Amino acid sequence: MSIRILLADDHEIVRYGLRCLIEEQPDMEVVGDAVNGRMAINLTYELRPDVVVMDISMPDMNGIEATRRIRKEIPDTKVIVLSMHHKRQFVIDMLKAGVSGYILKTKVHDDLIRAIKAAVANEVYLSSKITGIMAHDFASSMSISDKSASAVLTPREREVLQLISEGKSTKESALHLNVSIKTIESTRRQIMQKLDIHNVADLTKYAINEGITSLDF
Amino acid sequence: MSIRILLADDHEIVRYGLRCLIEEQPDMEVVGDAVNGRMAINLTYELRPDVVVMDISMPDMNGIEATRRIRKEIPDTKVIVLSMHHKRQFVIDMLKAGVSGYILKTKVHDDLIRAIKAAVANEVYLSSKITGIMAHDFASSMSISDKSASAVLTPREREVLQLISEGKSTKESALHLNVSIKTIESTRRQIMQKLDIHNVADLTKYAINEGITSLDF
DNA sequence: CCCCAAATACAGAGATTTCCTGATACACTT
DNA sequence: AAGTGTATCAGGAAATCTCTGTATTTGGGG
Repeated sequence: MSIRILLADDHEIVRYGLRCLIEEQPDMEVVGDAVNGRMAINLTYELRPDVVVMDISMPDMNGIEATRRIRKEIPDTKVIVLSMHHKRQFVIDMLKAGVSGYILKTKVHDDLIRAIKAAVANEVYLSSKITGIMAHDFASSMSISDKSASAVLTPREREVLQLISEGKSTKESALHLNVSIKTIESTRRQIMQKLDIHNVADLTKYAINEGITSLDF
Repeated sequence: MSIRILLADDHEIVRYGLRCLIEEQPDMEVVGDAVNGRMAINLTYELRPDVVVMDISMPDMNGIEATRRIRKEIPDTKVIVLSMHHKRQFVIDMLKAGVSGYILKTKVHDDLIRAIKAAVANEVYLSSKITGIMAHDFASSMSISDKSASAVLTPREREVLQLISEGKSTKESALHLNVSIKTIESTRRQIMQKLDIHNVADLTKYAINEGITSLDF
């Protein structure tokens, strides 16, 4: 039986490339495409793939949050992360979220198939570049300073923070999440209180530093 | 004779996807790969492709600068831009640099082949999403170059943008510059209009990209 | 099993900001 | 002298933010 794979990336061309790459393998098949984290979660529920190949930076809901939920709610499905960042905090967040692999976009060809095979075998695969970067961190201590958003903010708060830092207004965010404006307001208020930040500009910088949003707009 | 194409993108998986897509066409062939703008220029000199498919954001030298130089120095080679941005100013900059096509990464499949064919026929192809965004600019009887020239911020506007992107409120900014709140309001509106940005989050990202503020807070 | 703390969702009301149309003064160009 | 762009400010309506509370749910400890 072949390995069933779901792709999640907002760039169609990346999904296309991944699909080409994977379908060269006789024992693997792509069963679905998602363009953001929310869609990835829904399709994972629906299709129950063996592996999700997930981009980190996506609009609406990013890959970190989506990975967290998938690993929690559908633990049979493994997640492999596709990223262009090799920042330490990113990798740590993803490992905490329970990913089975971390691959850099600049070096997919060599790593993807191996990572998928490792994932279904319950192993963790990291790009060689990543392991080098992480090495001394593991040596020093396994628990890293937990003042990152993943530690302080709740999942819902991170979700709202991403929307805010992507330029969504309160109203747009409320519509997007199907809750009232008042709810978004109090969630944002909660975020600001927790972080001791009291304006959107600094909130955006925080989100960028935490990898919750990107510098693109 | 087949159309000879050079790919320029720092993500291997994107190049792979583009290559798959293009090689489905009988009359097109990929003659080379570049991982940044500088390499794209060198390979264009060496290989003399008919078309370069160029990503905008690449390390070392970005796609905008590389496009400018290729169009100037090797005008026989057409350039098609691959971007995830759909901001007006971005598109205008690229059109001024002489691109033959502007395609969004979220929608490559439908557009790429058509754009390549348009390029070799000396036509310009824009993603439908792009044309929609550009439409009202053309309708408002303002020429592109006029808008583009006015997009440069005045010193005062940059000063106000800095304050905003540093988290100052309208009132604080007014106090800081010893002017009325109304003045800050209209200056900010002027900034937002020029940049086609309509929220503080994206304004902050712009300011960071422009070096007007830092990521610290 | 119950209770508590945290997370999530929502409301009212006043303060603040945004959004729109104008308007004035000044410098610089043509 | 006329035109253009910059910088300044006003008024008023609409939207948002801020603050104070409250209800419901959920996930552990005791």
